[in-house]
Amino acid sequence: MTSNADIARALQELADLLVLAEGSKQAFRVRAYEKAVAAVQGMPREAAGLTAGELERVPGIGKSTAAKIREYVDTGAIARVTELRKRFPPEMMELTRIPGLGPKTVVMLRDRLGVTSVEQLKQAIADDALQGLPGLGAKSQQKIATAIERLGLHGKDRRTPIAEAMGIATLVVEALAALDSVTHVQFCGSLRRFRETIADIDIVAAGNSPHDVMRNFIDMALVDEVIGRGDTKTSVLTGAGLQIDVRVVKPSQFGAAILYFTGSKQHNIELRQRSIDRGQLLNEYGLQETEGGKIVASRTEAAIYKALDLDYIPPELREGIGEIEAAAEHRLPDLVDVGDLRGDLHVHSTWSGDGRSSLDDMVAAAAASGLQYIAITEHGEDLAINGLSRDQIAAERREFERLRLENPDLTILSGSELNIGRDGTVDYDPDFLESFDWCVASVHTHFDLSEAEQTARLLEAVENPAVSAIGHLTGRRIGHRPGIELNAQAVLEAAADTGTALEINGHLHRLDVPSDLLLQARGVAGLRFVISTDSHHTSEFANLEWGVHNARRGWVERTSVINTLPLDQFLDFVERKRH
DNA sequence: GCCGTTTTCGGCCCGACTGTTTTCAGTCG
Repeated sequence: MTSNADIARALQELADLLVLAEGSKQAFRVRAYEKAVAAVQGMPREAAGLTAGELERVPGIGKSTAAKIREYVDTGAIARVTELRKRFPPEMMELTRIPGLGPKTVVMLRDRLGVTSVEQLKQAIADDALQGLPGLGAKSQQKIATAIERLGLHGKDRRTPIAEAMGIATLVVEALAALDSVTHVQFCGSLRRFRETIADIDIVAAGNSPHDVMRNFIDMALVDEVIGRGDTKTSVLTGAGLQIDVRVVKPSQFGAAILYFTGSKQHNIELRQRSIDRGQLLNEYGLQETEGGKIVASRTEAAIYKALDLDYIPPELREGIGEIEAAAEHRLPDLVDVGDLRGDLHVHSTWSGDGRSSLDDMVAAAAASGLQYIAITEHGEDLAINGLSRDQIAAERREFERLRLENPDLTILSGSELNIGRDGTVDYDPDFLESFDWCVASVHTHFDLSEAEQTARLLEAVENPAVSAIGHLTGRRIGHRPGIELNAQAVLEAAADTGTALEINGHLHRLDVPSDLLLQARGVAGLRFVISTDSHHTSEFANLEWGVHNARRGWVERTSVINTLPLDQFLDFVERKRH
């Protein structure tokens, strides 16, 4: 089955090609398709399963796009895309990845110089052929030459995994927050929306001394090169080529600034359209009356949403996939919050081969973090080196007895992270499995099987009464390894039918179930989730927060997360599946 | 291409910056 992500990619390619055909990113057709991309990404079911008529009823998808989606699902291609690829072959599309080079210039270079690839453009620059073309002088030629050299370092398509970006952003935010002249600091952009990869880091600071902020920023050790420096905005590159933009605004404008810089672009467009319809103007300085220019709101995001008669929209929802309409009608999801979580059901210690903190330390850290219950889930015996034998489990359980006495406020459950074998079977035997309070089963091997084989082994695991949850469903490592191929819809439905929870793994390298699949899962009634840290070290209990952000991005509601439940109700959930 | 209790036609988000320009085009976020 063609996934929503596949369809979104196909429509995005059409939009990208149309940028060249239309000569602008702002062209109405381009924007219409980009809106359709967001609409498909936000659908609570598989678009491939809908008729053209049903697709047309989705806001943002009309007759033409609906037909193209059906064409793509039925034939695997869109004729219009095939035709545009001939006009604008992949080598020519590469040119649009050069920062500073837009569609108008790319087409002009082809028409005037016959340049249709990066290599040909390099040659044209070497021949000094760009100067004198309409709108291009010596400086432009030099800028393009420099941009080509950097291509791949911080080109438009380069994206950094969230784990790396979050660490760097946090460093900068903490450094700026420590300055006397700064009243507020917030990282914005896709990082604040919690996308799994980030193009660049946007940081907004409020204060009355932009100069002071910028000087301290560019003095930071992580800054490798300053690529732009103005009164209110400074851009730098780190040694790894990641771009960081810092902007300074007045404290009274902070809300409008972070709203604007958090985006997404689609969300901003819709917010501004709503403002216009209501006789107001929204920009990065505030919301104001069109007539007279009176500022209506600017200090906080909450005040701006309120002034637009919208419920507050959390950053994770701001993707232009129906959240504004929902906010206007007071039907935003009741999102899970980190404070709602009472337990962590995926924890390792050094009893597992890859654990890095002792069992005593892990238990102490869990107790200190205020959790009411945890499951210690060492690897099952089938995982070479890292897994535990029956004897080891018996020995560790004796340690649990001691730790329970030492930590009366924390319930320690005996769990396991089972391995889903190639055929879907798991470790140990059914009788021994019964002795665990909780088992999460995960794929750790055979990542290259076909979609049919992966789906079959996962369905087998879901049906197993001893399996209370499926761990990190796709097995992806963000930026390093793609997830397994699988028919996600079939697994989601089976999980809902059997009362098997899906883990939302909060490790920043995983964030698995991915949020796009969570959006799709909204259409599966009765599905339950468990947000887990997969901690191997005491520091990783903080992953709970990341898991929550990822869940919120997928519109996951409080009531569908079983580790928000009191212990007895949580254990009821486990028991219901077993019997 | 999409959409509509102001519209089935005529609209469609906003501002900064840069380099090329004497009033603006292109690009970016």
